[in-house]
Amino acid sequence: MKDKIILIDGNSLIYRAYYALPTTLATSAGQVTNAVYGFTSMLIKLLKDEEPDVVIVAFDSAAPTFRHERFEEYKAHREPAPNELISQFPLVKEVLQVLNIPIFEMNGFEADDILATLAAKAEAENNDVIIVTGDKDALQLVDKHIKIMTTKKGISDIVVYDEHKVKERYGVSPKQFADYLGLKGDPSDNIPGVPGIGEKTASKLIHEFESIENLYQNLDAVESKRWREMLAEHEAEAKLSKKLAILERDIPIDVDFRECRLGTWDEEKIRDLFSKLEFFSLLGRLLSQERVRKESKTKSYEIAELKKQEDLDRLSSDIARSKQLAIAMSTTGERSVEQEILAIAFAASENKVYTYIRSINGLSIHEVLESIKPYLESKSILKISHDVKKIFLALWNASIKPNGFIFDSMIAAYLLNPERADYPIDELAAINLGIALEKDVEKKRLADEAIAVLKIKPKLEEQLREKGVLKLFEEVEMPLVPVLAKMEYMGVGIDVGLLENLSKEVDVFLENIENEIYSLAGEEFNINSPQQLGHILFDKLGLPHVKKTKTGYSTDATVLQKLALVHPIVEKIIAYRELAKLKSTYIDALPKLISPKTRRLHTTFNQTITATGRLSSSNPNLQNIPIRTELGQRIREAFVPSRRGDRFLSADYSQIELRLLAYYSDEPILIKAFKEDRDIHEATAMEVFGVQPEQVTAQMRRIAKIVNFGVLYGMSPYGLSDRLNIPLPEAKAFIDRYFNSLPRVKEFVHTAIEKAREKGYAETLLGRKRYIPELRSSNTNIRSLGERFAVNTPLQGTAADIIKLAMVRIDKQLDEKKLKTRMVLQVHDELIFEVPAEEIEIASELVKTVMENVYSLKVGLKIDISIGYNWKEAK
DNA sequence: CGACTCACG
DNA sequence: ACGTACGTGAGTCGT
Repeated sequence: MKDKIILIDGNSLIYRAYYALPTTLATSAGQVTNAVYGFTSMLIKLLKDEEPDVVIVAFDSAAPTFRHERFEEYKAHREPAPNELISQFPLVKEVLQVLNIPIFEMNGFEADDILATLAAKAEAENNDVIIVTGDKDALQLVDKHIKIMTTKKGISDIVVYDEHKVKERYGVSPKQFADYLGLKGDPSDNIPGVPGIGEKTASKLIHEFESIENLYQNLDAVESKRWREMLAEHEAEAKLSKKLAILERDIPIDVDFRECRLGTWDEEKIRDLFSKLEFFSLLGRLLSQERVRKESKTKSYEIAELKKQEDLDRLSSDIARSKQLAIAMSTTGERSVEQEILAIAFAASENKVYTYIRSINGLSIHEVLESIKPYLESKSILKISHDVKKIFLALWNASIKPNGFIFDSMIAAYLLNPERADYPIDELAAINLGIALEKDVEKKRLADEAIAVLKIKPKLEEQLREKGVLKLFEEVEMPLVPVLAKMEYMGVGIDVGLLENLSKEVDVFLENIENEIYSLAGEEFNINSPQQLGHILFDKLGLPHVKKTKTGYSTDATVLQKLALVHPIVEKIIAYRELAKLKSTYIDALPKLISPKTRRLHTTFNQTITATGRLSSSNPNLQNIPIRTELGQRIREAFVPSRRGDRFLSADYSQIELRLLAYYSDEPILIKAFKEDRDIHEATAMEVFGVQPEQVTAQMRRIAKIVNFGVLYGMSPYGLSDRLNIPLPEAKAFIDRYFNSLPRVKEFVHTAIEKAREKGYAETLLGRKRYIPELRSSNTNIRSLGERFAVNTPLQGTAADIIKLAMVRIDKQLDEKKLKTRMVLQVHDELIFEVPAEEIEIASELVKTVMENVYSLKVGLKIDISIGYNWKEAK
């Protein structure tokens, strides 16, 4: 029987992957995994796309090969592989082992020769062969039933060579390929070839003369005198090179391809290994393959469609009995307020799921929800889901007031490793349960998801407990979910008319500046294009270049600032940039995002994005509304409470991260300054410059401020010299001076790094963890990056913990006191409320008290509150 | 889709 | 020799 056989050159692929992918790909424990990742990813793709019957991977042997014996220069100039690559070979072999893919290695032979021999045998037995390698020498093996798959660049750009393709690309047949290499040489293997003869000439000569031997017998027939001489002079090299290039097709290997066929997989082992490597998405991809699905047992639960009242009754009694309910939902709608349920699945137990799809089932969604409303609203029925906030929003839209949602698997996964880009339930299910979720059929997909979250809860809970983040999960993150949902749902008011007028006003300014810029430049160009702008400034006007980017000249704000005095066009460009940015990003963009339903702006607060524990905001991002410039202020005027007469109340933590620095470092100077409620940057300046308060100049304070913030970010001399625009040695000296004045801060920086290195993660006051594999990198830059994470994360992360806790408590109190005040925005250290006039006093007091007392620090927490009719005034 | 730039804390 | 301040999201350009 004819099999499809894939033969892989392990060494070649691992090298490719290692150099194509960043070495920052590593496990939390610091093991670099980029090559294993790339290799495994490619392997999974092959299994899926090619559906082979047999896969075999060959590796080079550690011992010298016959090629070394014949030619001592062979591969002589090759750099030794870095340790970070070497350490990945055993891991790749582990991956192959758990997938039951045979590995071939032979003393004295290279992977290439093993592949050549296996390919020859396989073809002789009438099988189809694909050889996967990055090395070109393998092209000599191409035959009717043997193809070569190779990567062009990186690992994703793939070419498959058959006989025709080899001819087309190299101008010679596969059988002539060794001859071709013999002439051309192969620098990567240090095969000399004939000097002066490159790709083009080699191809031409072999095409004409068929082989190296024939070429030398008819050397006189070679047209070019130069080539004739070169060939004559290097005959020995050419012939040796050919020999080196020829792959051995009959090395002594015993193989029975039938015994090598892909077998069943031990999912448990695969899961363990992929967990160890932290290949979450790869595991998902692997387990969702058709091959696995075919072999896996049929679903172990029953699906019941909700079609009649009796079905609903049965569901109700199941919920009442089990007291728990997992929910999976698919929704439609752009914004939070517009979420509508398309389909829903309920699982009260692991062996039965009830599904409802709006467009199919007989009942209306309203009937379904009405029927189980009591359970959705009951605090004693424990609800479990993935992305609970979305469910809250959808249920509110359906007039249900959900309660008792105690477990969100998305948030649990985030707390277990906040560095990941996303937390798809498919991957969580693959990794924790070894289940592949259905992808295509919606009913089955949602049913699978409901079962998965139900089953996954105890597993994730256990991991949260082990890592010491269960309390944070239960007392901060989960209670925060409905608070955020409420803020999104409430939205914030926008005065559209004001923005429209502003837009026209800015247009006039922009047009004037544009024309001034064109006339100063002597031509029209796209000012928004950094490339074109760079051309004008540096090529045409000949301004000095300060900084470059990967692709050309940098034209960013710091560069323009430095050039402002050199040429009058620069200040115009600075002004243009500000206006154009604010207009396109805010003035014109915000009105478009207003919900037609509520006429308000509804952001999305993302709870699982940042590595430090902060929230993020998107669609629109309301955490980066301008404030610094005049025009920015005018944009803030357009943010207004939606109810006439209400005010905006803004409450922000004063210098929270520096207070946390004082707390963590226990530095008496900082603590004293904060306790006395002094200007912290001025106090720092006094200390560092050794002067009295009245002697602190604006300049000194400015510098102290930059350095204070520098510490929060894990300051380096380079960064500081850049920021302060002073030479490196001065920056170094200044840091020393700073640390001498505030020795405990120096100690804090040191301990923070040391602790993170020992534990493998940085930690906040409430126990939030961020893994920092960068600390174990052999690359200094990456390691330094890790050190800055280690310093910054406890500060930024603890500030995030604190304000989140405050939000939960404020929301609770507003609710208990039945106040109409509504929390609408959070901007990292600031909370914004819409407050009815009659509640101003009580709300201010409540907010301030909760925020200040939410966590007890030696230095205390200070809140600034201000109130106004719009966001600009409330500041 | 990546690079660049820039808005915020 | 090298060269980054920490954390985000969005608009624009150009391949």
